[in-house]
Amino acid sequence: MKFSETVFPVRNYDLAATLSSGQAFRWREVNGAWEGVVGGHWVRLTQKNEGISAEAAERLGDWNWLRHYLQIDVDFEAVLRSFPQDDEHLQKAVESCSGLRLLRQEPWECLGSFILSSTKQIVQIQQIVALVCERFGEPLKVPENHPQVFSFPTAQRVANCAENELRECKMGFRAPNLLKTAKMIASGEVDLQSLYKMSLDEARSELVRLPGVGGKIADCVLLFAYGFPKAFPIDVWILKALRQLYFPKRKPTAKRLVHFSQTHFGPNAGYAQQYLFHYMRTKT
DNA sequence: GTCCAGGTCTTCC
DNA sequence: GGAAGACATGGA
Repeated sequence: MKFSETVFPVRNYDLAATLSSGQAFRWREVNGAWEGVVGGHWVRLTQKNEGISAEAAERLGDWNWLRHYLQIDVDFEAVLRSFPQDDEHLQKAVESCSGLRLLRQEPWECLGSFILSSTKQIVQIQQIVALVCERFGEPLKVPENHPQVFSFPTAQRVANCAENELRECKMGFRAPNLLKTAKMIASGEVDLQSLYKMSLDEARSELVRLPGVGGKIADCVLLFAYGFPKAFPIDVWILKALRQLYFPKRKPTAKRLVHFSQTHFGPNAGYAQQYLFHYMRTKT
């Protein structure tokens, strides 16, 4: 048999919301299942009563890489309990989508994707990332009669591209940023592995050295790839949420909002951020 | 046609 | 320090 599958018995996990909530950009819904790429493997995930089922196109004995990516073993109830219980806005956001989770992505792919995200809608980011993978990624094993799927190209591969090749992937003015960043990663000028053992502030200051990476994109990578639970990306949606819900009268400065995000939401502020983001985008 | 999108960087006051 | 403008592209 050249096909493997497993089931992660997990409760309170909303696969669709999690995979389509703008953390990762390579998941596609196909006939009720979700197809994507994790750790160089093509994967198909399906929400079942007993949990999440996973299929791969290769023979695999170990699923820990996917278990880690999906954060199956996180104490999710503890995360929800850590939220400020008297915050009715946040509680409402949680109720509206209580199985929304955070993924744990590979840093370079997350970083590269979010460099491409600035002032783009999520659907367009997905299109750009898909083009980048098709043109510069490596072909992966897929099921028979399944369309070809490619890996997200390494920093080395992107660093070897010409800027106009990248622009052909519709990324516009983001092309030089992705290219320069890829070169800094490939040359070792910035070592993404080293960020795992840094503090949140140290890791952020390292990321913002990269062209096209400011505070918001750095926080996305710190939250979605490195798992810093207090990283709190403030984008246009979160800005709107914080202003409307928490500061309806005053017009707080950006600095004030950052301080609020770090003090009000507790040790898992990043999760709270994802709930508010999803809530603002999906409510009528 | 106009507005805006999971921003960042530069310029100018 | 904070407020504008530029930057490509395409969906709403």
